Amino acid sequence: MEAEGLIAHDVLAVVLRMSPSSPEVLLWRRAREPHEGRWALPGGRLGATEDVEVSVRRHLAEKVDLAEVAHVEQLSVFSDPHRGPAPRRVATAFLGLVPSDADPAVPDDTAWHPVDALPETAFDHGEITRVGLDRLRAKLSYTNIGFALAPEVFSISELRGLYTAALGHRVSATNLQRVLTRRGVLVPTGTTAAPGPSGGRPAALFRFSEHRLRVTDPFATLRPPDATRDC
Amino acid sequence: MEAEGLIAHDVLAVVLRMSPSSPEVLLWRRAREPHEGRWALPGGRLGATEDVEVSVRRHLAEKVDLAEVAHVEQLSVFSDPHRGPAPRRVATAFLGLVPSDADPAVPDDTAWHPVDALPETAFDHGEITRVGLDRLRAKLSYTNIGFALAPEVFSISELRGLYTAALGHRVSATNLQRVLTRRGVLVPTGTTAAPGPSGGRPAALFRFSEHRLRVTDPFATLRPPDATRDC
DNA sequence: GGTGTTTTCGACCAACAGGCGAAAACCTCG
DNA sequence: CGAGGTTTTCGCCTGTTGGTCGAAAACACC
Repeated sequence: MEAEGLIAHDVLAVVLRMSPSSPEVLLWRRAREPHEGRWALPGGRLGATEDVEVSVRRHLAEKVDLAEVAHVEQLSVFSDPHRGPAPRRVATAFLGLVPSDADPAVPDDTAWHPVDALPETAFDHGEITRVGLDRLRAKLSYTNIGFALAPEVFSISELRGLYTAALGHRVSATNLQRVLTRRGVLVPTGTTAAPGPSGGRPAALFRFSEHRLRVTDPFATLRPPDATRDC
Repeated sequence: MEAEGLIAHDVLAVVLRMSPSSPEVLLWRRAREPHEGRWALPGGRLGATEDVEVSVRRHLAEKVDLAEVAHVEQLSVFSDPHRGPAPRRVATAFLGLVPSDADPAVPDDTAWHPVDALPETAFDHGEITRVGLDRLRAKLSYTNIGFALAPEVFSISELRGLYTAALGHRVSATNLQRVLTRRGVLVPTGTTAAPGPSGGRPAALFRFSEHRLRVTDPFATLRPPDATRDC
């Protein structure tokens, strides 16, 4: 039992990346008990002088180059007393996103796994991964979070592929471009990409106007009356 | 310093209720150091055999009748090492909502305070309250969370008052009714209320179709293609 | 029955998302 | 150099939603 109610606090990160066809999560293979050999999310103990946001970045840096992680946000607390073998652990989970063009070096024990075919995971890490993907899917529709999945510059087709992989259903390129440009999150660079090997019209290249999460509020109904589009 | 990284974990609850004109939060006056005399959110230590959801309900029950709290959801983790005097504390904050017609009995040290005129609060509880109100405001526009603010049955005018108080700006009764009924969250009871003392047409009474939180998804853009309105 | 008050409902308008097909811009091959 | 194939882009149409306004409905009081 925990002395005087003191509890070990962990931080965990669901780091997602869109492979051409499906989302992948970064997992590492545990070398020690408990759950030796199972795959686990990056993370570790909360340190005495750091908050959870700082802590998760510190632990993440051991598994992946932090510069490649374009966005990190808090997900939820997992505290079921039976979420793992004793001693009891409470974890604050985060969502991290890596752009599709980044292929950061990872340690030998670490690898990307498609989220729809997860191996046996340690603790409740499979469930936590699911929560992370759900959060990403929700935010794709009402925020500019796509910036964290896409390369610096990209064509609409590439972006459509990323959205399709993340959402798990077809996405119309026409509609995607229109929605994102109307919200002002997408800006044309003026340049075009070289056509593919089988020809075709060269694709115009775009970039995200902002690389920090912003809610593109038309999702907010029941707006204030006059409303000259405040944020 | 925490032995071996073990840390005290607290749960806190931002319990909100809409007074006729403005949102109020439930606070209690601390009788002991630290921060003796300041106003604090309900909460306390996470127990050894409970998860945070169970724990926050247990602590909440000491300050207010749990049957009156219509909705509870996790907000965020607050873990700044300097969020309060030593020893270090990490807190999982929750949002709780009490319907406007409920006036639960509270202990002598506990009272409702308008959130736009908070007294001096303990720790970072003022900031946490702000986060709770922001969450409520966001969810009012794309969920049925109003059920947790309203009485069992109510008129559109009453509901408009609640939304106005929560959002801090005028809300059109016409639009409110249309949006909520179209989403299927509002259903007419068939009954009408007695007119007020100064006359007027008697108001039709409504109830929420569901008393559990549900996302009323038209907020989700980039829907699946065929989409015969799944949930 | 008239006046005042409150609620309700219909109509209009603007913004937005989704879909379709034609046109544009490129390739390769004959 | 023109024809056919490929990919992207753009314009148009449609249905839905949110916001607003004003008229009509339903009541109390005088």
